[in-house]
Amino acid sequence: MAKIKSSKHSTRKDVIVEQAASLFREKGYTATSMRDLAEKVGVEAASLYNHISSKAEILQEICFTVATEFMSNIEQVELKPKNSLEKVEDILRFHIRMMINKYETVYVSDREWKHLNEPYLPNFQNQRRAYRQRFAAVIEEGIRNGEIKSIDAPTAVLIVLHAVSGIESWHRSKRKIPADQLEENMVLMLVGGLKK
Amino acid sequence: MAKIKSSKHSTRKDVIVEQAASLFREKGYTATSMRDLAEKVGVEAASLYNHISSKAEILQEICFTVATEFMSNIEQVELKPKNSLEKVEDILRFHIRMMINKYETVYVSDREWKHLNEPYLPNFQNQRRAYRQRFAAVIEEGIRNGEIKSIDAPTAVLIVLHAVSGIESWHRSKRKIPADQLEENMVLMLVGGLKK
DNA sequence: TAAAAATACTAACAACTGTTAGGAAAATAA
DNA sequence: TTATTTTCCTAACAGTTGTTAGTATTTTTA
Repeated sequence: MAKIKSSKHSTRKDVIVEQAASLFREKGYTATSMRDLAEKVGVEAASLYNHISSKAEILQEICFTVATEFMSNIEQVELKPKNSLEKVEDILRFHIRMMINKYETVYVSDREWKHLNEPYLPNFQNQRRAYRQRFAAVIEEGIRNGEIKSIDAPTAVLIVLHAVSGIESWHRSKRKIPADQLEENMVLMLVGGLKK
Repeated sequence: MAKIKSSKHSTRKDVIVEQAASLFREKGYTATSMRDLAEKVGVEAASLYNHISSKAEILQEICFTVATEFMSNIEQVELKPKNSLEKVEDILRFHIRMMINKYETVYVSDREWKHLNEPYLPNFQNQRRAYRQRFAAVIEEGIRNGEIKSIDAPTAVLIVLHAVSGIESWHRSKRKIPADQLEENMVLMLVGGLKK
């Protein structure tokens, strides 16, 4: 009967995780029931368990996929032959584009990770902390270089990361400015706020 | 028997709402059960209903108290004989201090309002939108004055508001810089990012 | 101290939660 | 086509949810 659609490049599991991300973003992880998800996917709740092992697993999938993507990006940026402020801008732009293009997953990873179970929760928190420290290190380098104004680097990281998450409001707003303008405005204000 | 503590200036209801805010902040509204709350308050779940009418009412209380506080602040700031950038700074500092001192309530209002019921949800959204528009108007005035760089005002508002919500990470972090330094750093970066 | 009001308790409800068992139907492989 | 594997279904489970009813106990008022 009603069968989950799947193409060559997205397994049934992928479809479930994607729809789950959409619901988790909209209602939150806890407020989303497996029956909600099943309905969205077009299937009975029990059928989901042929493709995933638990609700928790879906959240893990979302959070760690996103975390890995950000981590591998910052590693690449660190290696570039650019000065620090340019690196900061590159990282920032990556965040903005991720938040624009992979809105649901990135947002869920950011807001719902608290509901991860052991041992995934501490694991995720470690990755998160490590990422922020690397980001802060780039900023500190820029301060030493004299490119970036003297500022508490962890605070600057916190500002940038949270500011970007505001793109959620942009997505939900009726009259949106174009995505590329959003990006330029954010870079203008945030990089501008760091520049000496 | 075990009775809810209450002083002259905080009713039993206030105590419940305050503890609820703490739990909602920690675990989220949906993931917090009335039995969790009862335990924290030191009472059986049913007893809570002598003071509140529903779980939903607690969230309403939190969200609208905070919203009103911000709204009345911006009204005062608008009347001050200051230039636009100074007004922006005043509003920003108020947000920062609220987020530092009334952490739990402000954070919950910001993150959990989606779980408000009709007719409170649309009501809250309207207040929120109105607030942001007033904030944006101050920025636009500053752009016309030539005090603030040419930027999309709604985007700037979005950046500022979300950046401030990052103070949650500051609260949870082990080695915090002092609150006043946090404030100065945030102002330095965000107002700096707006200044022409 | 007695009466009234406020606050607590226990017990229970219906609805909903994530998940499993077992079997039917559909898709794929032989 | 037939055999096998994949996917779906219905039914049910044990636990949790917010909330109410009815009653006992404590606090406040008179």
